[in-house]
Amino acid sequence: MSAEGEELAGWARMLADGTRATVCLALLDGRAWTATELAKLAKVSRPTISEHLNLLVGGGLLTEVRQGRHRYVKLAGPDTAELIEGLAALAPRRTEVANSLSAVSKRDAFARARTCYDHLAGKLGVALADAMTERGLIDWSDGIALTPEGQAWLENLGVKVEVRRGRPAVRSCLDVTERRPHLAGAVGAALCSHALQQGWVSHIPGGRALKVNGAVQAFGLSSGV
Amino acid sequence: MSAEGEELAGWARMLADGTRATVCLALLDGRAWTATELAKLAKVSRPTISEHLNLLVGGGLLTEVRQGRHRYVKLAGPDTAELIEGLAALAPRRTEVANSLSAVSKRDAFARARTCYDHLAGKLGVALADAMTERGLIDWSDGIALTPEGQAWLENLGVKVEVRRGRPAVRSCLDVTERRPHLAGAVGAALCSHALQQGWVSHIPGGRALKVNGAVQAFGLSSGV
DNA sequence: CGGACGATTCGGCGGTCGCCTAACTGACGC
DNA sequence: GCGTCAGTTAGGCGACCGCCGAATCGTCCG
Repeated sequence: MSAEGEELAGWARMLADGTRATVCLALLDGRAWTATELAKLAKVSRPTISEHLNLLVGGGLLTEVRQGRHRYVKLAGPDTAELIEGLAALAPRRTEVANSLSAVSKRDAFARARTCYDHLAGKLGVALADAMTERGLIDWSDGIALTPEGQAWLENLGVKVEVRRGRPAVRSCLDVTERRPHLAGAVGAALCSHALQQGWVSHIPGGRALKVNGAVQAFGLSSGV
Repeated sequence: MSAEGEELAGWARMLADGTRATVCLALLDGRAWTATELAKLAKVSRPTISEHLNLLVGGGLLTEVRQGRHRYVKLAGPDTAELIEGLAALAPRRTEVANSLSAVSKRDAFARARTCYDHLAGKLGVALADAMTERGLIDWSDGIALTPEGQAWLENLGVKVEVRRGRPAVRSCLDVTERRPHLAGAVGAALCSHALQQGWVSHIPGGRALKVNGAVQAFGLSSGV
């Protein structure tokens, strides 16, 4: 049992509990949650969630902001989000059975459009990536890359991409419901926040699902969704 | 505690033990190991390693081949290798103190050149990536991509890149010792196996370290290492 | 001030998990 | 056939871990 192994195991251990994993998946929406919200979501007591959050924050997977009597936690950054996505994508495909009307509509909304940490996913996200590919804005021939046309399109749209060291401009992310790639990375994040800002999509309370108001059409791309 | 959370936790749990993590890190060399070799490496008994391997194979992280009285295991594929790399790269930087002469030379060899699953890493890997960048063979402006010059260079060198669905041609991988990216993906793997085949580098028994015989010069790139 | 509320600390219970030794199975080779 | 060697099964021990209820701390607000 090597020192490196012990370190790796330490990181994995943070996600190796059902409650903590549930918390991290919820946090994939990119927002900050309070401890009580997470306790309710994960169906455990407040003391229990408190300990889990201590562990996750202490381990560097989450960061926290204390405001008055509230404790807000969120994922530490894009890299940790990608890690969780990566692990979740590897997991065997779940074949969940929706057993009520509300569950069905909830699942459908989730499949139609949602956020994936800080970018767009679901049918919407995949359709957007497809439309961009068709228009020659992104190029998949060697990995994935933004073309000069893509850069011009972004500028024209008024989307400001926040370039941060160590984060690729474009990255493909396997869509959990569609099983096909959608657009992540700095450009994916910029497009998502732009769409939210412009009101093209909006959060449906209580989850990662999004309400769609035009969306792909609003981006000036012809493909329907 | 959601069903998705339980699934994610299940995967993480496989790496959440020091012994299993050590095994997976060793398997990052891309080769197949026997159970007894791994038991010795991880400093546990054979029955113990046997159970761990059952768990890892059953979970789909490893695959096994039975030959006579031997059980060979290796990582299931590039995606699982990338996952482990990703987690390991996130781990806090270790500041290991080498406390013997042999440990020092071992560490130095490891830092100089080694394999990272199926591609080249260490000073050599980073230098190769740098040289390729300088020569315009790969382009980093948007993520990472192989340029037309790069494709021509590979053909000229006689390197056959095995294209497999779902695996990017080029991928950057953060070097653990250098803290700078080196080249992974299908091209990275092809270059590594080519170099081994041509005898430009060779395995030093007992680890992932490589003996260098020319290397970057052999690739026809001017930059020294 | 005093009640309400979010969050934390403490103590303890119960289940899981990693490890070992001892004994067994099955393949190899003289 | 008979040691030898790789790997497995069985049983049991001890540590760790996730969980909770009860009590406490600190902030907010009427």
